Amino acid sequence: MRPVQRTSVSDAIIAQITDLIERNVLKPGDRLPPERELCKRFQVGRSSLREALRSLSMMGLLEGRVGEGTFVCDKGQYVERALQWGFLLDRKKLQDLSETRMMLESQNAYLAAERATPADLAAMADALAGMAEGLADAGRFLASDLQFHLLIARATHNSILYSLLETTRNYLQEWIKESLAEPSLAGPRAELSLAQHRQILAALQQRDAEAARQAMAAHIRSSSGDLAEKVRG
Amino acid sequence: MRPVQRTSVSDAIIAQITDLIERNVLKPGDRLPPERELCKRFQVGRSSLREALRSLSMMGLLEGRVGEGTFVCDKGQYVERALQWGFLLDRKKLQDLSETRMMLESQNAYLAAERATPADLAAMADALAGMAEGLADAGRFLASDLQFHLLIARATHNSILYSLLETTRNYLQEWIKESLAEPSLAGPRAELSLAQHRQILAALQQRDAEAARQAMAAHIRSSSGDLAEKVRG
DNA sequence: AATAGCTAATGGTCTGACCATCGGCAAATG
DNA sequence: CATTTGCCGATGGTCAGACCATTAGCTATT
Repeated sequence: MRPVQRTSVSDAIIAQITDLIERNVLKPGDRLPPERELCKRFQVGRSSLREALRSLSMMGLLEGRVGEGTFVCDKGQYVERALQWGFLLDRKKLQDLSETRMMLESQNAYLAAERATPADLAAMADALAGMAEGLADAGRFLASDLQFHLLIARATHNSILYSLLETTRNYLQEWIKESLAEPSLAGPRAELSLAQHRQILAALQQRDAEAARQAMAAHIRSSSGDLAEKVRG
Repeated sequence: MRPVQRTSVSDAIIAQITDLIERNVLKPGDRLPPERELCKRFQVGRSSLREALRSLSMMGLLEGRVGEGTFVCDKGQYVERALQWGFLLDRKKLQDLSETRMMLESQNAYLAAERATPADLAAMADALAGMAEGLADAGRFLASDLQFHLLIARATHNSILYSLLETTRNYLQEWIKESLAEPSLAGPRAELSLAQHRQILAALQQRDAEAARQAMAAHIRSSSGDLAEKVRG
């Protein structure tokens, strides 16, 4: 004797639709039949069908638009979302998070030095110019700063690494903002930060991966110093 | 003017419940109030509530048992469910994930060399012994292999890095398993892998962080070589 | 030709009902 | 007294029908 297979209706629907997407019968951008018709085809109630569709949307496979229909997502962001959920559960440790960010940023710089396209580098230069113009405007400075780092991650052309850094930064952003808000240090720190960013970009432009990594690591270390103090305080 | 915030009822419920779990108000194993009472508390219909609960179950955060109630899962089961979507990875994503894993593993080895306790190292030695004993048993060999890598991640004493590597490995495990199943290469590859693991452990024991990183990087490179071939084929 | 208004289709939500299953309790049984 | 049996309420799972908000596309007015 063995435990009998207990299958739920929603799970069966999820399995079928997932299978269709996997076999490319349903291609990204395709529109599914209306819910009420799917109910007839699957021979199920609308509740069960909707629970299945909702779960698939949550996985990033489908997307429902009111008045239009339900569509297959073009790029499956399921892995990224899953990793983000993993993050969510033990995000309490700011120190661990900061360390993870350090690792991601420096390694991304390394990879970006090898892979950045001219367009990537140009965008970074733009962000750097934005930082320079925003020396007096903390909000704009911070925005350009963030953009610069994300552009580096984008230049790795690795969607997972980009997503991870994005998530990490999002969690740390509040503390970074507070740390930059210190009026006494704002001016000198911003200029130091700007200089470090220029150094990073220079390394990227020269395709010197190791230099890029080390420049980024030095930047994070110096800029997260008082971040660490803030945490302890 | 900017697009107005269009929030769905289910999403709001999902946000509230995930928040409760994050803040540890709802602990793993806890039982939620019955659905019909949750409807009253949230002031929503049961359809919307159930769609939210279903999505949370899909994420692995909740588990519904007929006749008993809905319970908060512990984090382990979350990863298992995420694994179910593993086969949806496309080529590019697999490549990115593999690269991310490479980065996590080597950097974890670096940190572990600095932080591993004697107990950590002893556990790794045990896992290594398990690999040696399992040279003829692919299943056991793979299990010990995985355990060794997770022990290294554990030895960083950084829960986020551990969690990330755990998730990454789980996604890749199916492919790793296939890759190891090649009968013609299984024997020599396993022995090579074992030797590389010994090298890594030696570096860790000597607290040589840079050597540990490079040994790990070399190991991943050589062991994921045919993984890459499999992806292209 | 452009715009405003109308209509049908669609996803989103709510309600009430019924079913299958589980836990616990009480009665029947030895 | 200990064990088993049968029953009952609670609960998640499913279904059917209804209403609402939004959207696209058509139509008639300007």
